[in-house]
Amino acid sequence: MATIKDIAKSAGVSVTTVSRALNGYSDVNDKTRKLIEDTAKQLNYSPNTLARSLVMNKSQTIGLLVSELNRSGAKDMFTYEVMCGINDSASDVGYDLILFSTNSVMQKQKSYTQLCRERQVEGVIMQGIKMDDPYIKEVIDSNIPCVFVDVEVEGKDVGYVTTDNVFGAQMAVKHLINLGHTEIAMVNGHDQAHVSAKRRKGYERELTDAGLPVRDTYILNGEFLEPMAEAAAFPFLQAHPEVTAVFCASDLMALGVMRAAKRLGLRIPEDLSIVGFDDIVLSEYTSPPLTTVGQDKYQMGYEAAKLLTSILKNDDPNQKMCVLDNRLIVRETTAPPRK
Amino acid sequence: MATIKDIAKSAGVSVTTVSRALNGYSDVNDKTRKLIEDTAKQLNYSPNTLARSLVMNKSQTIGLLVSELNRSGAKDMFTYEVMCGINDSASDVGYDLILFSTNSVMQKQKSYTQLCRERQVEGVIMQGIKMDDPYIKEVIDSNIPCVFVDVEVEGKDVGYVTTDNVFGAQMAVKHLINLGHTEIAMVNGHDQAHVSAKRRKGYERELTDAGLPVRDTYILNGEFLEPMAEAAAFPFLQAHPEVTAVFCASDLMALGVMRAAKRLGLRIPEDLSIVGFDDIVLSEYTSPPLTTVGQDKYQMGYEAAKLLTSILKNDDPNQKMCVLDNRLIVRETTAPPRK
DNA sequence: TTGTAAGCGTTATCAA
DNA sequence: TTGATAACGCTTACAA
Repeated sequence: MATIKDIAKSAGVSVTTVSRALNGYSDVNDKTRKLIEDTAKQLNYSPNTLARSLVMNKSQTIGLLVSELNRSGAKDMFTYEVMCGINDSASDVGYDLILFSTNSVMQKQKSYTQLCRERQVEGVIMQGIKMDDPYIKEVIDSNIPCVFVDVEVEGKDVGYVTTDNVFGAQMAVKHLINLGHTEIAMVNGHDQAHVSAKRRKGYERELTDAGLPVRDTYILNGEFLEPMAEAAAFPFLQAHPEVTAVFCASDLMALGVMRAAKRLGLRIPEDLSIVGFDDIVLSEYTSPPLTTVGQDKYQMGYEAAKLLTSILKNDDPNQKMCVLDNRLIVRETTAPPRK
Repeated sequence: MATIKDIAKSAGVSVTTVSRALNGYSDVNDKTRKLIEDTAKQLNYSPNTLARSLVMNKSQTIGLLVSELNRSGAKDMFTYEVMCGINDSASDVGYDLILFSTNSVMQKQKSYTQLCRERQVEGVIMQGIKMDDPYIKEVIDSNIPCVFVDVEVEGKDVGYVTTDNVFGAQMAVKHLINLGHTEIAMVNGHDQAHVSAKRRKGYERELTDAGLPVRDTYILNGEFLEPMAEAAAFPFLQAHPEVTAVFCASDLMALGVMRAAKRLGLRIPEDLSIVGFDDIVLSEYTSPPLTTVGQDKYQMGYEAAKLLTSILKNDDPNQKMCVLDNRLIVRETTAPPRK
């Protein structure tokens, strides 16, 4: 592998000149530059970013920390789509992405800060992380710039990207109320997710605004998992025939509720209306197709990387968060209640 | 950020000793080691892998080159699941992953070799790349170890992981023949995919083995895309009512054919049997659920990274490829033909 | 068992 | 406009 030394020797100039010529500095003679560029090409030179990063103390790398990057994520594609957005945005501004995957085992061995500093990443994007994850505290304490996806944490050089979860939930519930439903249950995700609290808040607020009672017994825990949602919904729906609609905090859980309803012989949407959240790819393909609150996952990723790079450049010190819109997508799992 | 120099100074020893102590060399006094480890902890030291890589000329990094890492991949989840496998396998052996995403624009600016050398990756895994992609030739020419997913290329330090596509296709077609079908069409992917040729070969071989004719007009091109498959299948099925079964080279294309069939008023599987390939998440959720040839995508990724690291360690110079099994998953899109 | 010194491939400071 | 030289944080002969 050719280095600038080789070029310098071959071109008969000093390494300093080579470095400056190749980096486009103005204080180098056109003829010299031409000569250097030619020999560089001839020697098939590529710069060594490791060495450059070392001396400049800038790695042009963003760490991507995905908690439990694993197959279970395959179903909702959330992680993947966000990642695509991050990737596009990062490469737009010349950053490379390094993938840290962590699980609780590794986490015990290596702290967040260690992970980042070892690889000298300039900043990190964290995704799929639970509110009680020890990494979060570390991030606040460390001074490594970081952007969270769907966790509302703020601090010096720490920001987040999310969608308006309260509003999204309100839209979903309002849609059901407008159809005439009054007995509306909710299947929520686990408490360790920021979005759970938000979506519940939207659910409760909308009920209250419509003058409907909020009943704790109507709120089930589906852990964001399809089978857990099914397991929770089955006995509930059996015990509560008065319930005509269910709002689910994720599409995956909505699938579980659909399964439970089918096992109980309930027709969707005639006997039971269901609304999900996320608009995962699957939701278009279920039968019937799922009404849901759509989030632009790609854009979330794109904005996350954009926010991080702007923090890195210290563009706008006040811009520490990004709340995107979401929208109601009415498909075929919702209809007026049967009376 | 503390460096070994800081530790050396603070502990009153030389940097050499610090380096050796921290790296577990045996030729260092237990007491000294203890002292060094303590001060390292106290100073909250993390090693700088950049510096280490530079001097050792080993980056402990694998490049992940995904052609067009984008939203269109969201539907089949193929890329994502393979990535999960790669990630797990790589972290098992202490490698980090750096994500190169390329599109044809960037590719013009930067060659494969440049990309790799700049970031000093030790090896690369290439995924989603077409047979006519210029990067492939570059790989062969460069001497950077590389493993392809689903492209059968071999060379010095170059290998691949795939599943037995010919056999998979044969299973699919045999299943249809066993059900009693004789007029079996195929919707294939584009010619730039290695797997297209293989799956076609399996299709033709199985027909021939069963004494059935192979008709070129029965082989359509769906470009691996759902809408293209639908567009190709619609007029074909209309013009060929004698066809009672279709084998598709991907599940996504099978979805397209199902759409076309529905538009033509054909019932699945009564009027038309359909078999896909891949076993994507969606295939379980279509109505009816899709019969398909399942590939373990996670395992493909896992084996790819394992193969690459074994090439890097020069474990077994003859082990340059890995062909995994696939299996027929019979769901509800296949049935005996109506007579 | 420990330390000195050179070197990895860059960039940056300063003087020429 | 150019070139010595030091520095980035680390590993590794080699010497002590």
